[in-house]
Amino acid sequence: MPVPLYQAKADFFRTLGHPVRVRVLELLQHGPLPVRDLLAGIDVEASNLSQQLAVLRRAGIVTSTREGSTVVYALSSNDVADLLRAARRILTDMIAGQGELLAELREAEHTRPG
Amino acid sequence: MPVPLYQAKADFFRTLGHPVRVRVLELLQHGPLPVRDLLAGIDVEASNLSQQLAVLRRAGIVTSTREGSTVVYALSSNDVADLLRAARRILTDMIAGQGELLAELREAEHTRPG
DNA sequence: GATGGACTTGAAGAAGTTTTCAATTGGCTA
DNA sequence: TAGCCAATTGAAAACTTCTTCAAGTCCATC
Repeated sequence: MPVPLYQAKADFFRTLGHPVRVRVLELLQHGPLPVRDLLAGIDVEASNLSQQLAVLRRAGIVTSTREGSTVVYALSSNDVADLLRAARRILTDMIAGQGELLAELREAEHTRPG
Repeated sequence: MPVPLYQAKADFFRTLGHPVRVRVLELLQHGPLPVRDLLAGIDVEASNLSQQLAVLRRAGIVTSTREGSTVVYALSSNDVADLLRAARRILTDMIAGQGELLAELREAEHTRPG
């Protein structure tokens, strides 16, 4: 019996639910990078980054290969970029929606009932 | 100063990172539903479902409207369906990748080096 | 205005995640 | 092979989220 798909999805989303991990995936969208470069692009301690990379590796979302004395990370699936794009669209929508709500509220101040 | 986008994305993914919440979004993909119907489609206590619905509401991912004595939930953005589709693609890829890995391992048993 | 059904809330303990730091591994070069 | 740099690991403390249960609100109907 396989893990139900909604459970697998939940685990997957939970894995993405950390700012450092999202940042790593954004940086890897354009191609593989050594840890050194990830470290340069994210404001975090090396050991903390390693912990977060381990979470992504265990989930199978990224792969790592040693090249001499450095380690290079890459996305396991190119679809990760699609997912991040979809997330951006939703967040943009939601923020726009909040903007409208705010505008309505402001308007209500001028046209209050009573 | 806005919340950085990667932080907003992480919060958003964390919000999706629970099996009941994923199931709710899947059920709402085809249109709004009353709590009663969500409850019928998810194996969870009413009060637990309410807690999870509250998480989705606070995050702005769903909206609720009271209709008489029942409460109806709906997705705030239609893009949520795209996101779930992208997640399904990635998971399918990853499982297929694992299948290949497994096949390679099995093959290695027959052609072992030495 | 009392009763019942539908849903939500508050709060407390259990369970899980994150951060941090010291210790460790692997590879390169003197 | 000693020393160094890059990255990882293990473990404990701090923090967050999840589950559960009792109590609460809101509406409809009697």
